[in-house]
Amino acid sequence: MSRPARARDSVLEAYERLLIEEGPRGATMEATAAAAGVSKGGLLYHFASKEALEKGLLERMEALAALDLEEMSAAPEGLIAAFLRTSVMDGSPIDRALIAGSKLAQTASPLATEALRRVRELWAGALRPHARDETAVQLVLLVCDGLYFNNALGTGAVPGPIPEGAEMDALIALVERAASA
Amino acid sequence: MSRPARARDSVLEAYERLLIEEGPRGATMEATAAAAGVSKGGLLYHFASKEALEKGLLERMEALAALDLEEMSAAPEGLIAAFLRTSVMDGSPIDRALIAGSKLAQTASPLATEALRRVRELWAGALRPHARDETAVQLVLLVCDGLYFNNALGTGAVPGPIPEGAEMDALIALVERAASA
DNA sequence: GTCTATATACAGATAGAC
DNA sequence: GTCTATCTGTATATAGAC
Repeated sequence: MSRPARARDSVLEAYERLLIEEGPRGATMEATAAAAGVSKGGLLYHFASKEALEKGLLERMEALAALDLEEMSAAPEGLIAAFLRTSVMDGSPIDRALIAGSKLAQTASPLATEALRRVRELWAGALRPHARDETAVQLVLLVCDGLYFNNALGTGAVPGPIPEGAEMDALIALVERAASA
Repeated sequence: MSRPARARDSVLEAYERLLIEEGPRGATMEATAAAAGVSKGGLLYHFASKEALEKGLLERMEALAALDLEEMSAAPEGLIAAFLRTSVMDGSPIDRALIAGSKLAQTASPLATEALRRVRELWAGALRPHARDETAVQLVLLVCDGLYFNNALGTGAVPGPIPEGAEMDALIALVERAASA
């Protein structure tokens, strides 16, 4: 990850937004360039191919995931609760990056699949000391995955069955009772 | 769902397989026709457009989901266990249909999103009498979603973190302790 | 009902001017 | 570093023969 120019960032942001809102199919290089306010040629100066563009997005996603984990580790509510709560899309950079990465993974992009797997392993390692056993770690991760999955589906369509407010608090309490060390 | 010709079914099966193995991007009409052993024109006789093809797949998915729910309701292990166990891809028709439908949903296809939501509501209704409260219903569904999500990602890539054998039994036991009525 | 041939559109990528 | 213009491949869809 080199120190990027300003345009590079706005291209990545536009690509991410298109992936989330229009899906992989709508997130073409031309549409991305237009959304970022540059020309197709301008985009291709920063990302020489579609694969390079994907790679840029995924690298950013992994960097944000590492940063986010640091923040969560400091949460007073505890790590398991922090994980579940931040699995619901609140528009934070890491949430958006993960949803975009998931969309990408559905195009059978091996790069995206591997990047997501690395993030998952980062999470599993962080959760392990807070969970009572390996099954409990998997339970927390699977519920997180489920929340992300529903977020990814819900975007742009009818409002989803994603828990909010008191519902979310109850879910966190239930998972903690079941999984907490 | 009209009574289809033989070729119609093999086209849907080929489309489903391509969605699972190659992703939405590889599941083109031409590739589908080739995989089904018909010509592009032959395919277009049965499905006049890509949208018609998607609709065919999704209708089949919803029909299979209803059938599968009937079978699960008769499972001696109980409905919650049956739900979790069959959320791991075992190559059954409904599993394959759901994974294909999820892939489709990632292309921002509103048809797919709505079909999946209907299936989820069918499930929620069936689980409700077996779960201790609404939060417990959501827990089971979210873990199922998480398992499906990982299945959908894992296909064609490195083997995923999907629980198997004893791991799966432990997960089922944990979820049942937490959610069972 | 299934085929071949073809029209239309657009994606990804290149070349080279500024 | 950003642009316009253009090439090439391929996806969806149509027309019409068999």
